[in-house]
Amino acid sequence: MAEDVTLGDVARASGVSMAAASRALNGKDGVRPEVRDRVQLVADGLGYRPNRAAQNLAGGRASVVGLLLGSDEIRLDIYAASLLQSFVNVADSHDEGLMIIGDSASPNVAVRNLIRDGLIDGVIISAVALGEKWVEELLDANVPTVMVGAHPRRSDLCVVDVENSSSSETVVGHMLDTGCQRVATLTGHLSRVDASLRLDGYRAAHTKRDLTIDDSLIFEGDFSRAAGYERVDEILSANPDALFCANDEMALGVHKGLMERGVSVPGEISLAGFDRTSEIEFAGPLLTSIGQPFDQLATLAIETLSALVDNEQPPLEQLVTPEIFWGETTHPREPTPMEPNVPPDRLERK
Amino acid sequence: MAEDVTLGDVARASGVSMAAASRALNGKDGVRPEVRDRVQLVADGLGYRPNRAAQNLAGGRASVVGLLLGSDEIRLDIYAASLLQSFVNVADSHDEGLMIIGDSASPNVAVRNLIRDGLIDGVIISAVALGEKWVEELLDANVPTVMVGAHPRRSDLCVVDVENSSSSETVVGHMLDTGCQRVATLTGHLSRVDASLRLDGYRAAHTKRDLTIDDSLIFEGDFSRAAGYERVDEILSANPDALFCANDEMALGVHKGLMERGVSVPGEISLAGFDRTSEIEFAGPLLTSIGQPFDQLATLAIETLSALVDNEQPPLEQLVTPEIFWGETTHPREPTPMEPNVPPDRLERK
DNA sequence: TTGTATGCGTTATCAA
DNA sequence: TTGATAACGCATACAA
Repeated sequence: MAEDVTLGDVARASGVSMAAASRALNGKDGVRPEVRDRVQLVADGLGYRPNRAAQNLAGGRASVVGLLLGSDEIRLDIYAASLLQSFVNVADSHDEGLMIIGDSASPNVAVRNLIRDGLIDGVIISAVALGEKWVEELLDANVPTVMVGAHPRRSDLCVVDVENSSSSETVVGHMLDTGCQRVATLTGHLSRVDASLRLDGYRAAHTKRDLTIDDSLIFEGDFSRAAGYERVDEILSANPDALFCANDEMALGVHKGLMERGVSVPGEISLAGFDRTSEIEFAGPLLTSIGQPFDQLATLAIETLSALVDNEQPPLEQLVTPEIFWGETTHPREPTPMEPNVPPDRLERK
Repeated sequence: MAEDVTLGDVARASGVSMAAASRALNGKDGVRPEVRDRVQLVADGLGYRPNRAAQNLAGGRASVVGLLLGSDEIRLDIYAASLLQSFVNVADSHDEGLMIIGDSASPNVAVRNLIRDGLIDGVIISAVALGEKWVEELLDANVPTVMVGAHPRRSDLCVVDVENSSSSETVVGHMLDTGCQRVATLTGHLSRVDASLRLDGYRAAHTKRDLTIDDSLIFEGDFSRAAGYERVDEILSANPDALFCANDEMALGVHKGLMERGVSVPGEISLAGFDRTSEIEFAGPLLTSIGQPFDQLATLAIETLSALVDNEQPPLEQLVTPEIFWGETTHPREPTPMEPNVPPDRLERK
């Protein structure tokens, strides 16, 4: 293992003071470009890496972000696992550490401690964790925070999210435009912002076409596969010819139920979901779905948190536009050259 | 947010020097019990928390462990996700930070940097990541390392694992003892130690009953659900009346294939898996399976790594005994009062 | 534009 | 058993 080379070594080798070297390396001004380049070169040559603990202690930052996903979501929730995976990759490429924060006895204390201990600079909280009561307390602790997915009540928090409403509107609109007369929707818990926004999109697709909304076609679910499966009969009794589910999990549950009942998709019922997580599933249907831009969300979240830590004023809300995958569970659409379909890109299994 | 109280504050309030306070709090000797107690009390009262960055800088440890799971496993591999979940919980209760290390451009460099940066004390590597070529380089870098699941060639590394062989033997033995004449097995990649140990158990169950082993009943798979599904015909052509799969994923794949062919389980074929991860699955079979003791593995791994960092000599190999869940895919067994079945404990979906 | 000096919070070394 | 004091590696106010 290479010996540790310190800032002092770099400074000496460059023939400047530590202060100058520090400024040069950190992009602060007050240093001649020529010197800056030289120091940078020497540092690279020596393989210099700043000691984060020292940086942190000296008033800098920890360069580590905390990620809060909820108690058991990593294992149970494909969305959470996918998001985490993206955070792992993005954090790495941003040279940030990523610390996963779990659901301890008193996690709000845990997080505050992490901050005070100087281990992390701030936290990124996924909306899937918002059920946890302690998250609420945490939000008052004044730690730099970025939400992935909006918080139902706190509008003062920076939030990064996918364009829930308009993308849902596009998909539902497509159903309506391809001959479906009775488009139903199975929502998430409507206490969640994303769930309610996706329902808004469903509604907007109708109103913009001067169609009245039949409330008996709206079913409130809970984002779980079981919810989809168990409510198939109830949904069928409303006699729909299309169903927009607020996530893929529910769509898969519904699909299973429909298959068991011999209902053809999309022949008798068109089906679409959200998240595009179902492709991990083995041998499932090629579900039409709105693809969560996980990498973009993670990138935005990390960069926003970074700005927050630096006392900048990042935008309160940043939405990213998802790509819609038109699968085989909805009627085909006219492909336009400007807006080609996203290729299946079915995941390889190891 | 409570003001940061430093060691100096504690020392002053206790009427001792910082040095004494430090010793007292760290359990070093050379301090009167009476003083130790007083300092401890004062520290608690003030809500003192040591600054990890400072501790680290002063030659202590980072109190953060790195976890290496491979490039895309969190999202794709239920085993990896479950393990991660346990690590999150265990790390928290051990007051250790948990940093997830991803698959960057040059991850071996990344990890070494993390160590040099003072961000982590060592790494825990899951065997699922061992496919990655760079892990090999990393292992030579002399960073404190604990493996979860053995490494095929490096016997010098501390390893924590489940009892693969004997538990497999028990399950296969049960199949043989409940009337099965031709017990087949679908293994993992036999380059992996756990896969080959589970096969050893399969063999041992036979030899201990003076049964010859029919190699045509042994199929090498790759731990993927697809492998199970796709090889159903091949397996069936060997005419087995039982199948032991080296993990639940493959077992689920096989089960799906068997259902499609109208083969009854366990009527015509008994089926068992390993890991007990299938219960997350919605509406799958109650698969007989060997339950990975995820929490115990995580606990052992973290404590072993901690010992390693402290220059102690933890045991090179630590095996934990799994609990076997006898589901509905194998023939019933005589329940003995001494060894009751593990209750189903089917997971709730949110 | 540069260098000097100080401090961040802790542990470790050494006298006392 | 204690308590000054010197590291640890870096950033920054301040002086030059």
